Amino acid sequence: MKTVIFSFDTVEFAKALADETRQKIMALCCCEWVSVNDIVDKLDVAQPTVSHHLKILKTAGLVKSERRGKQVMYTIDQERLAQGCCQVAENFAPEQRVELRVEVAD
Amino acid sequence: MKTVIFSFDTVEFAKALADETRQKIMALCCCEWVSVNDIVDKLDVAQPTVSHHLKILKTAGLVKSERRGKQVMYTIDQERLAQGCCQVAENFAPEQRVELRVEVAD
DNA sequence: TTGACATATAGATAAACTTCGATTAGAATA
DNA sequence: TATTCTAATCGAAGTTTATCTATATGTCAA
Repeated sequence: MKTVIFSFDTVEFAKALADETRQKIMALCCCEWVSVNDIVDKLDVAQPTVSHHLKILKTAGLVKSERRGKQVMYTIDQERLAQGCCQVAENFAPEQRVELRVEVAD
Repeated sequence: MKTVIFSFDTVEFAKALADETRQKIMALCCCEWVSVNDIVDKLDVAQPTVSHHLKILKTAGLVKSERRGKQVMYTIDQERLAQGCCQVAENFAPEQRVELRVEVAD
């Protein structure tokens, strides 16, 4: 019997990652919450384009969002992203040992 | 000072992964060497399509190839694939600890 | 409730991508 | 060398994707 801890569509995962603008957006909302306008200000793309990319990232589970007043804040779902990376490695490089190390209480 | 052990274009990496047919091909040539025809026989796609995808995977460094007589054999470059996964995790989920464990002689 | 601000959606266009059939190129064999 | 087998390249068709402008939706403040 095999216990599956998380399930991941690795094609959708890779497609979400597979765009330069999206990776720039991800870099901006990594480790902090940023608004859509924050991203628009820092990248040379129109606001609807940013919203479009955020939707793709959200659907793929790579970012989380939260409304704060008028703004909607986004940040990377790092746990899920790390799981996706591990799953890809497990699927296609099982002889390598890519692992997600987790802190465990005593 | 920061020592970079390997460099990786994570956009090219993700793009190479971002197709269902390519992931099927990768699953087939994971842990073994397979010819182009082996892949064509197992998937429902034409031979030129398989060659096309193999070229993309090769360019991205995700597969290695080797001619054996009339055939060209392909297999996944697992080390490079694992490195790509780790790099993506490092870039976008630095607070998680995705690591490539390596065996070291005493 | 009206106006201003922030974000999402709709629709259009252009570029990129996947796929195929036809053909070419490379390698072994008769 | 001619033939056969295997894989790569070419060119076209259809689909998907990224991007924009215009517009709609949602939220707060006056």
